[in-house]
Amino acid sequence: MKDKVRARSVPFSQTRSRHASETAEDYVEAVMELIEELGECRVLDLARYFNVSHVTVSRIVKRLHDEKFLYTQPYKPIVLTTKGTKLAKRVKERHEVVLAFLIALGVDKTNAEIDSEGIEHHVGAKTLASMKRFLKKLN
Amino acid sequence: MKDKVRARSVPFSQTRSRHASETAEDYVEAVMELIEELGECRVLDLARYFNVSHVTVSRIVKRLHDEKFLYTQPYKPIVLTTKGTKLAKRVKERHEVVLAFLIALGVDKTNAEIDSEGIEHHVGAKTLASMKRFLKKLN
DNA sequence: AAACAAATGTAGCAATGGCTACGGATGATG
DNA sequence: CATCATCCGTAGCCATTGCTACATTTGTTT
Repeated sequence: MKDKVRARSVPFSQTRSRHASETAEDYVEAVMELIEELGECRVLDLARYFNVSHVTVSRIVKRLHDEKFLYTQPYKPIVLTTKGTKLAKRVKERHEVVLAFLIALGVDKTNAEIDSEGIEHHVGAKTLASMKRFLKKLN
Repeated sequence: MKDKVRARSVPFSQTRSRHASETAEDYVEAVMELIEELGECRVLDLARYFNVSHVTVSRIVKRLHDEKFLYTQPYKPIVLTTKGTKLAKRVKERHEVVLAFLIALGVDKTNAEIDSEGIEHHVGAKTLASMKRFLKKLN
């Protein structure tokens, strides 16, 4: 009895940093979308978007500024850096693929939207390619 | 300019509690698996399984004990409660469906295992049903 | 029984992401 | 230009999940 059991494929060691990355992805995507829809992106726009307080947004924006995903000055609108824009585009495209995939799979729009927002962060390159192949075959 | 933008389908308000639920799901599933494979489940078994320190495990186990997912006594093995067993079975079944689904979709086993572990927590009932339908159609 | 190794617990720190309360900055309006 | 509402920053709290370092318990091995 009591053999070793091998560890999971995805080590949980980096749970915290994984969550931080997901936050970065969500925020740059939101900033891009809000700039498109409103012309600019403010702390309060993000707070409304995510249903959190402006304080939470402001702290996260500060971190993403330090990590050079976006650029902010006090009381000024938020803009994406080149790095942030690249990430946002990648995230947005992946999000659209996942959403379209779930709908093509037969999930109703409401549930597809809900689930895709959670799922998208965990879809690797290979899985994304398979989803695209699936979508292409339908046309 | 500056119309309100509607909030996301999934409010991010409950990010913390969502993460806590995912932890519960991961832990009860691991406890069940470790008991099956080793005969019992210890703090250190979970630490090895998740690649975290025993301290992290011990604190989380304490919380899950408080929430009645499992039962522990100091220096004793961990066992699942009825509530914990029910959750573990549901999680395990969902995990197996998601993994089989990704493989059926054409994702290689390695990547399917990695992605399914992240995706599973965000697969709702409707999406899970669609995945099952997809798998059934292949046979 | 003593001694030692392994398992577990406790103390205390950091990062992240929630919050309220409060105060300062900005911009619109009288 | 003064006022006021809105926006945003800071202070400071909590919970979760990482960690190291150290203490204690348990069980094995002389």
